[in-house]
Amino acid sequence: MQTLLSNIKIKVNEKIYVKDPETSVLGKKILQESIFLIDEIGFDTFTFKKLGEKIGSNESSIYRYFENKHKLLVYLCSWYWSWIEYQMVFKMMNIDDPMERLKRAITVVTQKSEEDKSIPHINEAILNKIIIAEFTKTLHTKEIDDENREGFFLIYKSVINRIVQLIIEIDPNYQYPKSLASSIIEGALHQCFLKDHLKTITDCNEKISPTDFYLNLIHITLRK
Amino acid sequence: MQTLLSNIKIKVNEKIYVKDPETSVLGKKILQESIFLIDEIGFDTFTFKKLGEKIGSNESSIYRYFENKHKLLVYLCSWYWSWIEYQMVFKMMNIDDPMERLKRAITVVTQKSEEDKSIPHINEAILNKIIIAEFTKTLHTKEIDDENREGFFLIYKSVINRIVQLIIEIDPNYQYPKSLASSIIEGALHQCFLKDHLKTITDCNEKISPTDFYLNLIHITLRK
DNA sequence: GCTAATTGATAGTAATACTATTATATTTGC
DNA sequence: GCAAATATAATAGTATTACTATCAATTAGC
Repeated sequence: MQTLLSNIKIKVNEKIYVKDPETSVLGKKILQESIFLIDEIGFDTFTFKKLGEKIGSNESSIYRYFENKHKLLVYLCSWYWSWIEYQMVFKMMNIDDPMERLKRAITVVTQKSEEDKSIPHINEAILNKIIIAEFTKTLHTKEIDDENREGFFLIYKSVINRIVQLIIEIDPNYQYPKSLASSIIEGALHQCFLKDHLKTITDCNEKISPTDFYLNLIHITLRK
Repeated sequence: MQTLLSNIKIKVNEKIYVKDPETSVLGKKILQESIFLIDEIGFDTFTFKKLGEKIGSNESSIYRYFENKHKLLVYLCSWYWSWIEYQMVFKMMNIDDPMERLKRAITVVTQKSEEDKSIPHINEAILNKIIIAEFTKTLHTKEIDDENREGFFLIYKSVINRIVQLIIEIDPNYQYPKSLASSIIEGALHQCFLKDHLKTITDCNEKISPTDFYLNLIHITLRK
């Protein structure tokens, strides 16, 4: 992927971490290696002890950055959605036609991510795999309402709201813009998951992508 | 809900359990109380020890029915989808028009479940809440491919395939029947979740239901 | 070069996720 | 109605998880 801006730093809600991992070498190492380790062994069996061993660092040092592994996952997801939003904005820049803008936005959120070499400690392609496999777990907890109140999911909701605005602009009479937008984003991740694991209940494969399915869906749904 | 048949027993894949919980009093108690306890404290903090205390039984006795709590959840979900399939078949019976059949099928899978008094040890309304909150966790594990091969998700896939068949019958030229069907089922659960926890990114509320959204969506998508 | 902050090492606790063993009920088969 | 078979309960034990606390060693900032 080509670099868009060389010195951006993606900001994540301060309440998610104890100490900002972007401010130190160890912090960045935690981000970088946790992505590889979660992808490798899955979030359920991932522990700070295993991560500590992998980065040659102490378990207790990791606790100084994140309260627990759930918060670390929330951080990674929040970072991801922020990065997606940033790409959406760039891809839509200078495009006036709202349908074309929507198509570009949907393409960004439904497509496989490529690595952005300008951010060396985050492998976006693997992070994308983690989002497909694990993002849903950040929402499905008993703490969802508290965490939502704290603003943990603001960026995710902001990405959805950008799509909502485009849908409204294209068809102000369409009755379900929010549900359509949120179901596209969640559904795109789900179709990617099915493509890899439950192939019989999706049309997506090497030739047909979730992007194709959703571009077709919005075309049909919002045609006048 | 009215009783459809008085002596049905919903069959669940034998590989999911160690001993069939439907064959004993304790087994049924495990099913009954696990539904209440998972709803109450959430699947993540649910343990067999806590369940044992709740039913006045020993932790080790529960292990004789289920290898671990994940398998118990898979069992409950499998039971749920089987029950949904059974209701779908009944609601579509003697209806010939494929669009009307599809509407009824979608209504069954997207609607809140009511309690079926004929099955006393399963509270379907609460089980429905568990499915909304926890079903996704049965799929998102590192063991998904093995468990899929073992047939753990056959009933879920069968429910989706019934919808796929109806879509194909209505519009044989529609290119993405499987993706549409799987995204409706997953999406309906997701919209229910958003309605309760992330209200700003859904149109669903007390007046508008996920059923309304999805009936509208298939109407638009499959109109000729 | 001194001080403050960060990290590492070690230890410890309570809970989780089991397994194994043995004792005690309960059921069933005849 | 009794013995045998089966199911359940009680207890104990292990390895791992998910932390917290303390203190020593290292590094960074000025």
